[in-house]
Amino acid sequence: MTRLRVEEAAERLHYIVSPSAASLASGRTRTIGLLTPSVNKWFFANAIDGAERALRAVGFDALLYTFNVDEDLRRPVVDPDVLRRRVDGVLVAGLPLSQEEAASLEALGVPLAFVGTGRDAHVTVRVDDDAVGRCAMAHLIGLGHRRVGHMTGVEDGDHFWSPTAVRRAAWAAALGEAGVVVEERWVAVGDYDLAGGRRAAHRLLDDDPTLTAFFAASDEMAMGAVLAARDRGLRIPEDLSIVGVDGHDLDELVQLTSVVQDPGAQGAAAARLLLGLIAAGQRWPHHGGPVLHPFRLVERGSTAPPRPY
Amino acid sequence: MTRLRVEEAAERLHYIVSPSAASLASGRTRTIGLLTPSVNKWFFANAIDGAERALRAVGFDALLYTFNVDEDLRRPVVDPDVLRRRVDGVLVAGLPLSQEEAASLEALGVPLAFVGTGRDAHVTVRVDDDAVGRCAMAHLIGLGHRRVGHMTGVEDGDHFWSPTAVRRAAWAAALGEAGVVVEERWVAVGDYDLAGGRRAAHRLLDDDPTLTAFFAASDEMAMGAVLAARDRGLRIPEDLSIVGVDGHDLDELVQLTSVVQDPGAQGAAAARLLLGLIAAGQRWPHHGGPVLHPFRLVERGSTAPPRPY
DNA sequence: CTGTTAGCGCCTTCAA
DNA sequence: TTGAAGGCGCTAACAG
Repeated sequence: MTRLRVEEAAERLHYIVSPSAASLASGRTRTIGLLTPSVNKWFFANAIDGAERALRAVGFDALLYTFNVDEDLRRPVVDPDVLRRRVDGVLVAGLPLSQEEAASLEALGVPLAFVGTGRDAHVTVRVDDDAVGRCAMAHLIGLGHRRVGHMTGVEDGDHFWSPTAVRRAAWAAALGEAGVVVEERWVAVGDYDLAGGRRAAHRLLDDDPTLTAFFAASDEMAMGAVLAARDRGLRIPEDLSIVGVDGHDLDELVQLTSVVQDPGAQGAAAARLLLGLIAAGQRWPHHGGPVLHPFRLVERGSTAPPRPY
Repeated sequence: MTRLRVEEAAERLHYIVSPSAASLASGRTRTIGLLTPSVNKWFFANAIDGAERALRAVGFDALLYTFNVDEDLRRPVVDPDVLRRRVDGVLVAGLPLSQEEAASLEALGVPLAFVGTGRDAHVTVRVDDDAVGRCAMAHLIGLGHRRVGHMTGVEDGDHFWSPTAVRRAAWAAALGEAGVVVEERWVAVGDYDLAGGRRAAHRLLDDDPTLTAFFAASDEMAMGAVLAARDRGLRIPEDLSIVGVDGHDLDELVQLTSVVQDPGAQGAAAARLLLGLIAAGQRWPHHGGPVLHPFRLVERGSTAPPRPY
C-alpha cells in the first residue's frame, strides 16, 4: 500500500501535522480550555492536573486560563473571546459562574463541563455538597457540639449551584434539625484560603467566644482556623473542634478531620465526559444531572467532644 | 478611515480572528508551552500560575503539559513532537532535563526558558541554589548542629544544573567547612514530596539515630520529616531540627524554618524573558547566565540548638 | 481504496 | 494608505 509507506516515512522523518492547518481545514482544534480561579490552590491544582492528563492521554491539548476571582470585589471577567475558535470544549474547575458568565461561555458554541460546581443542565462532576456538609455536621453534632460556626466563601447570590451555598445550607439545616437556633454571626467568609480562614475564625470567635466547633468549607480555611486558634491560645480539639472539606495532602500533618474527596479523579472524569460530548457532536448531555463522586469523613485529631462547662 | 470603521464593526460584532488561520498564514501561534512535572506541587503550581498570568497579560496562550516524572523509574519522556508547530516558545518549570531531552526541545526550533532549573546557556530564572543550601546549613551549623542529614531528589547524573545536585553539594560543602566528615548514609532521596520526605527521614534515622538535624531540599519533604519525627515520638525542635526550602503557604502552620523563595515571580519573569526572545526573533539570550531571584531564611519553630548529650 | 480538488481564514507581498 | 492576490498545510468531498 502507498499509505503504509507514507506513514512509515512520516514516522521516520518525525513528521507532525500542522495543528493550525488541520484546525483551519477541519474546524476542530483538539484543544480544551481549562478555566480555573488559580492553579495554586489544592482543589483546583488537582482537578486541573487530572483533567490535563486525561486530555493528553487521547491527544488533546489543554489551554490554561486562570482568573483572579477575589483580587478585587468585582466578579472575574471570564472573557470568552479569548477562547473563540480556539477550543473544542471548555472545562470549568471550581469557578462558580454567574448566569451571564455561563451564558457567555455557552455563546462559544462548544460543549462545556464543570467540575466541583455547575448547573445540572451541563456536564457536571462533583461531590454531593449537601451530603458533604451534613456528613461533617453529623460528626460534630454526634460529638455533642451545638454551637458550631461556619467558614464559607464569598456569596454572590448570582451563582447557581455553588458548593459554597449548598454547604452553608447543609450546615444550617443540620444545626436546625438538632434543635439549634442558628445565629447569623456564626458564619464568616474565608475565601477558601489559609489567610481568609484565619481571619474568619478570629471574627467568629470575637463575635461569639462560646462556639465550640467550626465547619469550614475547605481544608485550607480549616487550617487557617487552626492558626487562629493558636493565635488565641486555644487548644485543638480540647477548646475548639475543626472539620474541613477536601482531603488536602497536609491534613495528616495538621491532624485535621476532613471530608475527603478526589479532585483529580473528578477533573479526569469531567474531561472524559467532555470528550464524549465532542465526539458525539453534541453540546448538552442527553441525560442530565451531575455525576456525583464519592467522599468520606476521615477523623483525625482536630475534633473531639466539646469541653463540659 | 475605512480601517477605523472596520475595527469598530469588528468590536461590535465580537469578531475574533481565527487563531488557526492566523498562525497558518504567519507561522506564529501566540502560544507558549508550559512543561512541568505536575501542577499539584507547591513550587510548580506557583511557577505555572505566575507564568500563565504574565502570558495572558500580553495575549499569549498557555498550553499546559505535565509529566509523570517519578511514576516509574524511567525518565520522563518529554515528547517534543506534541509541541511541534504548536508553540512559539517553551517554558520549563522545575523539570531538570537530561542532555537528550534538552536537545530534543531545542530541536523544536523555538526559544526555551527555564524556571527553577536549567543550563545557563538558556534563559534561566531561579534562586542561587548553592547560596540557598549554604544559608540553610549556616543556620543549622550556627545553632551547633554537626550531624546533619540531607533529604534530596532523585539523582540522575544525567541532569545538569539540577537544584537537587547543587543543594546537596552545598550541604556537603558546608558540613565539610565546619570540620565534619560527611557520611554517605546521611543522604536520602525524598522525591520532593511529603510521602517521600517521610520515608527518607525514617531511613536517615534508622541508619544513624544520632543525627540532630535535617536539611530538606523542599518544604514538602521537610514536612514529611515532621511526620516521621512524630511517628517516632521525636519532638521538634528539641530532638530534631528541620529546615526546608520554598516558603510553602503552610510553613507557618507547621512552624517550619525555611529558605523562602517566590516561584510565582520566577515563573512570571521567565515568561517575560521568553516573550522578549520571541519578539526579538532570537532563540538564545545575548548575555547568558541565570537570572537569580532573591531568597531569605525564615526562622520558625522547627530549628533550635541540638540537645546536649 | 486511491487520487484529485476546492476551500478553510488569514498574513504578506506587491501594485496601484 | 489601500486593495488584490497568492499561498500557508491541511481536510473533506468527490471522482475514478
